[in-house]
Amino acid sequence: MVEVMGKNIAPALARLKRGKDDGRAHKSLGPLEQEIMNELWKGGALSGKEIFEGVRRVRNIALTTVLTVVERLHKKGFVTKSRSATVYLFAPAYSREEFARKVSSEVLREIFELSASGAFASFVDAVAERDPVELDRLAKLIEKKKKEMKGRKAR
Amino acid sequence: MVEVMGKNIAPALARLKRGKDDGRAHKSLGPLEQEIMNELWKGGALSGKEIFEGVRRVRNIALTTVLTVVERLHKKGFVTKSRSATVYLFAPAYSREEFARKVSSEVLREIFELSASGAFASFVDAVAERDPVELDRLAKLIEKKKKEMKGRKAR
DNA sequence: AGCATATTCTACAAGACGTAGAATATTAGA
DNA sequence: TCTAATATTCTACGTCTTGTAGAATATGCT
Repeated sequence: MVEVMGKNIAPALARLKRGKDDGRAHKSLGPLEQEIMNELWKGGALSGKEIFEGVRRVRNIALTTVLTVVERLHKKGFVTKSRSATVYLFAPAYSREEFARKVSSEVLREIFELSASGAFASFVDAVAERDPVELDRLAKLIEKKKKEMKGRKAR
Repeated sequence: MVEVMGKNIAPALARLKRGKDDGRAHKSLGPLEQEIMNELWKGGALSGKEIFEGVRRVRNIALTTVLTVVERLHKKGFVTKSRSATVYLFAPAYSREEFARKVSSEVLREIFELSASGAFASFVDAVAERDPVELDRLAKLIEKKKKEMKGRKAR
């Protein structure tokens, strides 16, 4: 075992080698983090207390808990923090859509690597299950992308 | 704060309320777990030692580490464990494709909920980036699914 | 100065993963 | 059968992430 002064540093080493990103690119948020993001996407720029009040409507929670998590979200770069006259205001750093794109692009890359065909099937299923009409939207999106790619190739 | 005999049980409670699934449906595996699954998908039914040898080719690691993780994978239901004459044999409980479908269906549901349009865009981008030809395969899959859905509706 | 409100600090619990030695069980050979 | 080698399980730690929140501190206003 790799030891330094009696301490097992193998885990840290492994993490370092993997480049600190941990190999996984989850980035997906926990439930509370998600709730808070939702508040922000609903409300725009909110004070910590306002976020707290929003979340509290749904679940019993302490103000400081919310503040802590908002702060973490800020440190992770998902939430901006700015001073107003008297309090700090927090706002989403990305729109819902942007965020979804960010998160999914990482996750999808992972899944594709595993098995593209499996991912495709799953995706189409999930879409259809949600709302069959969406299949059309998706099909159109693909057409558009195909043209886009052709254009690029020709250039 | 919710306290019982001086102990803070709020976290556990919250987890319980969320139904132990943690709200998130990660299920996605860590790097070592992933490597091990890959060995198994490559090799079929392998003994612990064989898995170990495969993984060791890539990274320095102890036998017991591999065994521990394989065991965990087994407990999670991703790996089967059966006795041969002298040793236990481990094998993937799901094919790569099945596994990819399982993982992605959960992840996708999550992402869709966040923003379907964002997810769509991201998906199509990811596919195109990987291999533009795949766009056709995907388009075909959608067509097939649409027909399938129509059939169901008419019935 | 002093109170109220806002913000930060500090800490803990639990779970997931990686890590691996110690202990135990099992098997094959002397 | 006894024993050395091999296989398997047990136990345990470190670190990170997330939820949780009280304590401490800072800040604004009267």
